[in-house]
Amino acid sequence: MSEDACVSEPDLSRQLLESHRTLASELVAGLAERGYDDLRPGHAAVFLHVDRRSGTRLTELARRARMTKQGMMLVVDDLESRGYVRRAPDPDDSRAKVVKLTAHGRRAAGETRRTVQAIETRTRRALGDRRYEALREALDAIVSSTGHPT
Amino acid sequence: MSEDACVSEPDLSRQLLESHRTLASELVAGLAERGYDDLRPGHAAVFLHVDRRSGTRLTELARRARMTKQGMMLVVDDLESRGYVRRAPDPDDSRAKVVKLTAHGRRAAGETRRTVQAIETRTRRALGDRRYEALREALDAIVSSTGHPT
DNA sequence: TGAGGTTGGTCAGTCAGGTTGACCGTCGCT
DNA sequence: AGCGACGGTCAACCTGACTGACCAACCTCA
Repeated sequence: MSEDACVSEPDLSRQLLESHRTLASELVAGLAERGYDDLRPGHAAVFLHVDRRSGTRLTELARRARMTKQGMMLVVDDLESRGYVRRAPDPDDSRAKVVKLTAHGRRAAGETRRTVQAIETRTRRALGDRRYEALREALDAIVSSTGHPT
Repeated sequence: MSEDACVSEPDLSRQLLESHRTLASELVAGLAERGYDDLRPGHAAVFLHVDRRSGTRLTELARRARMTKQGMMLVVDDLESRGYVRRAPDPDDSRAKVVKLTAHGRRAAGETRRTVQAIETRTRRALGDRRYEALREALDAIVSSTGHPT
């Protein structure tokens, strides 16, 4: 009994990863349609979390996006090299720098937010409110269960 | 209006990725507890899909795990180098090889399946049946919507 | 029976999205 | 003035893949 691998659906973890990748692909596709073909899903972490006017410190960005500052630095480096953001010295703290959107970056951030919003709205419609809310709650619960016991 | 990045919850794609990572970490932790500290989450793709007795071809494994044969090969290479599987020639087709579990691999596969099962059961309990089912359905819908229009 | 397309496996190169560890300089408190 | 905490950076590595090219064996059918 139960000798062979005849799983109708893959394991949950795999399904989560695939879902992530599906949405990530939709994001790059959406951004490419809007004229930004050099943006990767990871860039959204900055665009969704940076303060549009004042800019935001790297570590604060990392905290908001729930990743390490080193990880965030890679993303910011990349965006800077593409002209979407620049690093300005923080007048209040000479250790710190503030990541600010350039004009190009402000447009991209707007498109990114709209694209993300569009994807989530589309997903909500496809799933129905009930399942969408349950999905959100479930993911919240999974992440906070063992993820970061803050 | 809506000037700053004051998102209460991260975007859905990010949440999916984090959930995946949470469960993946639980898997490696569970396997380590059971004495397998050299197994990565990706290895589960083989253990969950290989036929325990007869073994399974690489391309078939890849198909079941929904990845490319090249990707699957990396995983199988790794498992082979650790002594969990071996490649045997397929008597029916001299192009093909069959990936078979070694005795060590059979034990590991059992533990992997049990660990995955335990994690999913624990998740189901934590979420409640309703949300768990909704989660599964939602992920299914997301993946099949744009993922692989078969 | 042999030409041509399909399939199984492999090699090489690349990518995304991070991680940990070490280090340096500045901040701020005592 | 001393010292730990914090902000940023560099380097190395990891996971989980992907695409493209290639070869040999297989299958079909004219």
